[in-house]
Amino acid sequence: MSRTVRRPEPQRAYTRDDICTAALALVDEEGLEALSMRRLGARLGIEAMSLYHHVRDKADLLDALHAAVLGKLEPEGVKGDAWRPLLGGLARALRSALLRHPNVVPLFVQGSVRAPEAMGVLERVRHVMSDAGFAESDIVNAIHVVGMFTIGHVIFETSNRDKPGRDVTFRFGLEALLDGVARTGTRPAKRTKR
Amino acid sequence: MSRTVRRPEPQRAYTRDDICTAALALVDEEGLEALSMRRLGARLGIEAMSLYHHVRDKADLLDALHAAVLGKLEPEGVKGDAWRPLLGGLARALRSALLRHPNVVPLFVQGSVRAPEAMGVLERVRHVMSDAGFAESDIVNAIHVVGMFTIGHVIFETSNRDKPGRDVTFRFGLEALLDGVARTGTRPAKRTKR
DNA sequence: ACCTGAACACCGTTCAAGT
DNA sequence: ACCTGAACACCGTTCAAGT
Repeated sequence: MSRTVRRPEPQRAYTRDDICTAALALVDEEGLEALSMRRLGARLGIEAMSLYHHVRDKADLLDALHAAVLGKLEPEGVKGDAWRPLLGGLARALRSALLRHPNVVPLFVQGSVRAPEAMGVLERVRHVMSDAGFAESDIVNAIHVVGMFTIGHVIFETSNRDKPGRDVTFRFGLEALLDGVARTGTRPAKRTKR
Repeated sequence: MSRTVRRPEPQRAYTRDDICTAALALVDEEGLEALSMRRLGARLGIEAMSLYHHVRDKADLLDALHAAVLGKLEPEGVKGDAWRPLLGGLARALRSALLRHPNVVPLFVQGSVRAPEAMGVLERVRHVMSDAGFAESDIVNAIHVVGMFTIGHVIFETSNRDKPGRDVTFRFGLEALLDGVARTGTRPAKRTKR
């Protein structure tokens, strides 16, 4: 109701990052369907068409948003380089990031996870699991399945907001999946100590 | 390119089911974003505003679509009343239904699964698992997690359409989850033979 | 009861024009 | 280089009017 009115301040050049940050804030506050070029422009004190100088499309803007949420994703509570806490920690970090911006989550439904920001951690997981003796295809499967489950779970826990404390369900499902992953990696480890 | 032109045929009263079927066909053919009241009306040889007589909102239309996909969901390959093939079969049936209408899947992201059409089977699962000695909360968790995973998986396999044959990943994840579910049901069964 | 047409308040995007 | 304004082709939805 008390929609804060922002003064125009048409000052000087915005960066792509600026408009991405503003877009994320807009979506956080008012939801994904509130994000229109016109409203985003208004929030920045700029005309909607000016945005097209920093962003090719609306799709491009959504991609940037996607990356902004996934960016700097760091596994939670990881010590050492055992694959299980690493993959589990990554899933928990992903869940935290998504829960911090629940309105953006639907974006993860359509597009693939091609944000380069998240590729770094994934590479590390791949490496560690490979060292632990997992087959390449099993590694891809594991990352796939854990990621899907995490996104799916966040979607569910944020849409059914009547039932809080979905942490148990998440841990439960995640551990079940990790057990399944562990069962595929029965071959002896390469040379690592554990 | 060869967009088939439909003749108007403004004949007589459409039912809610008619427009729901037409909407589903439209989405199947041209995607979710092609579904507008105006285009749906045109496809039926009717004015857009006439639709509001059978449907309260666009949201209402989407709900009907949701239910149409979920409707008559029957567990796949189920014999007997053991909980595991039942829950697994339900997940596979859900996946099949979603894969039959991949363009509708994003709808499952937002709204909760409150389509009464699907409640029947869920009730049966609940009953069987209860008989098998599962705690009520574990049953809710299990259904929750399996449903989430299935939807998440379909989302993933339909968006990354470069990689076919995601059946393995699905079976893998599903079995892992069912293993996890089984581990929670350690209390003795009530009176059933298995 | 059902359908229509005009109208309102929005969209994304193009394009020629301004500085 | 960056921003603007008008314009185009769309939206969902309301409402008074037709039969």
